Amino acid sequence: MEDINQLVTIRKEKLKDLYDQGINPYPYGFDRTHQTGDIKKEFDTLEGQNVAVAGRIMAVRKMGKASFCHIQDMQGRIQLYIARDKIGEERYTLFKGLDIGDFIGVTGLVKKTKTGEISVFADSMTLLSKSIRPLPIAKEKEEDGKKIIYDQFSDKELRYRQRYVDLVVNPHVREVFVKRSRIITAMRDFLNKNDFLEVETPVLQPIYGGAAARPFKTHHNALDMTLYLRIANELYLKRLIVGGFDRVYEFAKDFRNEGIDRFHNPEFTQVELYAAYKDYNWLMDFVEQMFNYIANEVNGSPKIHFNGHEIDLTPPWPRLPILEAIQKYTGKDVSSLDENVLKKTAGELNVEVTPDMGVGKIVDEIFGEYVEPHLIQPVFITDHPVEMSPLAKKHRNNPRLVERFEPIIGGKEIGNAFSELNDPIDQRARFEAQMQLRARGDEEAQVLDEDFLRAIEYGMPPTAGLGVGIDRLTMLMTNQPSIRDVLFFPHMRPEK
RNA sequence: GAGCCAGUAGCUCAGCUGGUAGAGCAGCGGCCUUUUAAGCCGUUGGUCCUGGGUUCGAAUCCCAGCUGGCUCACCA
Repeated sequence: MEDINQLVTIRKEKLKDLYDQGINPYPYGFDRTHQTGDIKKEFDTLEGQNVAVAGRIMAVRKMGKASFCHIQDMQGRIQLYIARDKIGEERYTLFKGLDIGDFIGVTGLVKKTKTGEISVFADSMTLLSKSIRPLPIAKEKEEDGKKIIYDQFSDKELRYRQRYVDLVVNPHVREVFVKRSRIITAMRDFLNKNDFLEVETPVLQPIYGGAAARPFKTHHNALDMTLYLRIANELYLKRLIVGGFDRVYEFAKDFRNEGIDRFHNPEFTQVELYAAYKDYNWLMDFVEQMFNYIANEVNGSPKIHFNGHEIDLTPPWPRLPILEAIQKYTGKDVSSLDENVLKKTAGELNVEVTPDMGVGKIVDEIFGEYVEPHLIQPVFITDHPVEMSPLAKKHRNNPRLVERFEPIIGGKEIGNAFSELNDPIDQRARFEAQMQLRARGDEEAQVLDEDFLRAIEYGMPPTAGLGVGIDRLTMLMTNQPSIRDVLFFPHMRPEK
């Protein structure tokens, strides 16, 4: 690619000048003693002390014989005062040739400037890395306590494609991803404290299963066989329950070959966990506690702000069977689960129904249209029709339902759980029903997994299982409107 | 897949009902030892998304396309 960019050309010339002066613009390291945030936090003890800091130059105010600049590290920014008489003429000339985006290391005294800003007054300065491509640098001004940002790097496409730039110049973006990491850490802590074992299972699977979705297909050359990228890890984790690991979980990258929108990315992260000897009632208690724990760890409060709502995750959350929920929000009684009644009801509600849709699907449509958007505060929607849930155990009081729940927060389901089906005869029948759907053209119907059936034929204890979408949970906890805002590198079309 | 919106300098944008392309910031040169959107003086920089059409003349109007964003649909 020809570089028509004059700015890059100029910087490359600067690089050459540096080499000519015997300066290595890419040295091997720098011994820093403090990060920027620590200096600000511990200013009272550090004032007048010598420190060494390093970071990227983000703003600069140059004057004839002294300059100010801000450098940025992982914790934030700090101002440096660079005076010619302090660091020497040669170094000062070097500094004046530097650009926003360059990395430097500085040693010096911690002091406040006349205007009260904590700063490092440099007595030495080292160039740590020369940047040859200009950053789209934003400038900020505070006015009446409000931050006005100029020339913000805001083009969404560029932000997603060049996330490295986004992270450098948009500090709030970094916070989202720090929180994402904390959410996962908190969840892992909570699970470990509750005797769960973190495990890993195959991403490349000869038979995909555990969810209703189309897979990505690939090929293993040496074995000359088709493999699928997993759409879920459910069936493998349950094999481990069979094997005697009573509590397991995995943070899994799953892959689904489907559309992309603000709730869906082709690869996404899901935690699945399984607990032997427990049912879905126990698991609802557990989920409430876990979410409450995470919110407290990450945000310091069980209350979160999402999309203009304040949402309180404090347990207990209401539990509402899906059929009752539909009755409550539409006034229609669909508890008969009669297909004709359901189709008529859907018609009255202007919910589009196609001939191939069964009972479960129609219920799901009505629910999605009339109920789900209203469920802002956390609620467990329970006891779905059996047709939609081939891996869930039948409800102890009603064989047309399963013991399943979905935690719904902010008008969106962010998980799915059930009392796991461990009856091998029933499981085989459910798979066969799915295969019939598949034969009729439902590409998302689940595939019969003979090895999984063999496993549970050996016997699987009663088990409760849960999947939680980490991306959606992060959206919720960080108040982000799109999955692309909680993925470092969301899927994009090829560039150009 | 449908609707709406957008594409002009490295970034953020202006450019009306057609008259030969602008600002701020960044960059470059100069001045400047407490600045913080530092300031002052000077200055470089453009396939106006692409291709057609209308016109004496198109960034601007028309048509087609490309790319992207948002919304809806699809999608656990």
